[in-house]
Amino acid sequence: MRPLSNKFNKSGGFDSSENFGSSGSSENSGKLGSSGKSATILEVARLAGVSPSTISNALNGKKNRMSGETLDRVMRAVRDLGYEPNRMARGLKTGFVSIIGLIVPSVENPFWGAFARCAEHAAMARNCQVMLCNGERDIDREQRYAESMLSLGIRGLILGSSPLSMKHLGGLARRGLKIVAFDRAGSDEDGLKIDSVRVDNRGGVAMAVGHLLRLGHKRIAFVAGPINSANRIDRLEAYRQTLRAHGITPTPAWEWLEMTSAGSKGEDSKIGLAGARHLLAQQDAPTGFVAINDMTAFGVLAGAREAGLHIPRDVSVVGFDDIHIGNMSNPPLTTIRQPLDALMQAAVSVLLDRMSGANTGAPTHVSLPAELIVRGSCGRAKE
Amino acid sequence: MRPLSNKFNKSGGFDSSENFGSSGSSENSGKLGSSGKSATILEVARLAGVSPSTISNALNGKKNRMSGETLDRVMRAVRDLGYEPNRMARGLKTGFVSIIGLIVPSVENPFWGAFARCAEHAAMARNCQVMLCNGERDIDREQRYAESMLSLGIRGLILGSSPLSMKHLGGLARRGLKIVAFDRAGSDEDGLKIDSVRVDNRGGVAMAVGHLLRLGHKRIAFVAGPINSANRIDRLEAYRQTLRAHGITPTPAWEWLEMTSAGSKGEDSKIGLAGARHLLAQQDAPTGFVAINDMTAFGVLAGAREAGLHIPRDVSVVGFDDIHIGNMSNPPLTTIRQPLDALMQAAVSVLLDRMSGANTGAPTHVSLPAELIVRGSCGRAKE
DNA sequence: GTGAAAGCGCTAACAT
DNA sequence: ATGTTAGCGCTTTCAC
Repeated sequence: MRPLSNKFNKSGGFDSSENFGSSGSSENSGKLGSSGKSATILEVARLAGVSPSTISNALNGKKNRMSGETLDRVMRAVRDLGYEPNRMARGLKTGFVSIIGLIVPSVENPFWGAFARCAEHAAMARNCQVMLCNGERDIDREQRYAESMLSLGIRGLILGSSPLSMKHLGGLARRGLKIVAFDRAGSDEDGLKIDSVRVDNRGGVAMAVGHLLRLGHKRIAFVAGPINSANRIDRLEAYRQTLRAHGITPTPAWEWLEMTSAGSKGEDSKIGLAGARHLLAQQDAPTGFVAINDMTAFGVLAGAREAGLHIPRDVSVVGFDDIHIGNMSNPPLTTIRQPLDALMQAAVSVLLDRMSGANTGAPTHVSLPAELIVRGSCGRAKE
Repeated sequence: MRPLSNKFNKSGGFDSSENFGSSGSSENSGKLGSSGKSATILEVARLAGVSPSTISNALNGKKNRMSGETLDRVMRAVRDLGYEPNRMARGLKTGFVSIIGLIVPSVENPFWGAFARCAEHAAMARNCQVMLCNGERDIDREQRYAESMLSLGIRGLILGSSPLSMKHLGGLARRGLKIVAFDRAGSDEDGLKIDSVRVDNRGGVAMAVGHLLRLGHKRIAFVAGPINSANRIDRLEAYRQTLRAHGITPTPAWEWLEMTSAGSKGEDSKIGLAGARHLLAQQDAPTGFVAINDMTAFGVLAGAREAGLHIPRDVSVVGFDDIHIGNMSNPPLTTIRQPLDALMQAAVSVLLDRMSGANTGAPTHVSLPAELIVRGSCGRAKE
């Protein structure tokens, strides 16, 4: 019994019956003086002189169940009325709607904007829409959003950046919500089986540190703010490990893992700024900086400038993500690129396979390689 | 007959029955071995030993219709089962869900990220969620999204940046979708009555140009890319007008209104870069630049740097929007601030009043003043 | 104060 | 090849 599978086509997408992303429905807006409400399937059926089920069949890819002549009449009636199926009604009947949910930590960070755009592209190719929510790294919000999605008929969720534990989502998962984390999967506590898709965070950070090392930097800092996701643990550990592998002993004095201010609402660039201020105020301050992401890196850049330092002459900074404006900053940001397009395609694909029942096996874990993008924010160490 | 009004409370928000944004439902995830599906109202009713209508009443603010003892039993059953009403079913019955739609031109631009966050805040205060969509300034996409929302039971839409004509949305409006444009309202063509909420674009640009003028700049450019929204028309005209008011004749040689490349998918910062390259290559190149928004301004900054010019010594740039990273850039960006919080609060408020039927009058047009934020990207003209 | 019943618009099983 | 019917889970009269 796989109640959903019949709505999915073989390529794992939604049936085009949901007709989103399909061709030009742009001329049929509200013809026939349809002043008040939308047309229903019954009205279409009456106009076409057939039964509602025939309309339904025609619209749901079962066109072969009727004569071409009937199909024509149906399609014309649909067009004439500007009929658009009521997705609540459909969802109520079928148990799901063709929407996948997205929860990101902050829509204000352009990385998550790009994340959403890529997810939307990938989803649209499968006739599926996306509902974007702003979790703000708050477990309660995440849970409420997920709950709300489920009750809207949404059966798949991509979690942008997950807290350490996912157990607050256990109940949702048990009630049928499929989740893929854009992150290392949790510890499978509670028997929670969650798929994951992510960039190779450790590899990425190793590249970043390696780059700085090669440029002769000996004192390399890590600027992150709170370590509240598996991602961040990976990055922090990779930073320490790479240092050690090169005979350098990491020290807390080089790590900025604090909130900017009280309250959890530290904006990333502010965290970078605070981190740079703190780290650069020390004796023997670091000369190389690895930031947890590009927005934080911008903050570090600003902090260094504020201290009268020149980048990249005095200090070097490498970011993580490769958001677009990294190109435009002064200096342009050297960073670690996440292959976002490929990542989101994988995430959507894994998710849809779960939802369709095509994949019922053990959790899938995709990890794609990062890439070092050398621009202008790093230079040779002076000493 | 105002079929929606009964779901709205007097303050114009949704009834808390939709219990979103309300208090801690964070411990009730999936108790009682609820392995497969969510509980239905019928199961709750059975457990409480009452009828479904009583459950419904209890959950929809009609608590006074039953004895305190009954209410207790009901609430306990709800909690024990972790019951969450199915919003599709509710929506199907009532005709709407407590979600407002947002269509923005680009989720990758942090301004629209902030826009979404503010909208979400304002909406959540009214027990209402937000569905965010990426219109990419494509009329077809916008229309499809709006269509899709309507069929999901969404009855209110905030349109981030609207194309010149809104007539592609006429059909939707006629079918009951309430729309507020974050922009000057269209020309009311087709009798389309659309509310609007916006910053005073003309005033804002006048401040920007005025600031440059006061610093002694005589040749002031306007960098925008395509003028495809009412917003942009206003800003362009205000630029020309302010120049004229100061005895300077605007010339096309100072205006960059092109796409970066073929295709409509010019990223804003790229447009700024291309604009700066073009404008700075001229004889008697402009020394002051007004950008259509902050992202474009970053591109201008980059272009000027590329030309070996120093900011603000050689050229001055002012942006529009006041996105957060404007603070962190090098130099920090002088810009025109949009009062986003207030704007979105107004937008949500106007929209909800429309949806509830509290406002059935002529279109409301809110315009809030802009503010000049002086930072480091402008300096005195040399000559 | 509480319950029974109808029905929102759709799909899918089961006739024909 | 097409129609009939029975719900999906909820809210809402209308009875009691």
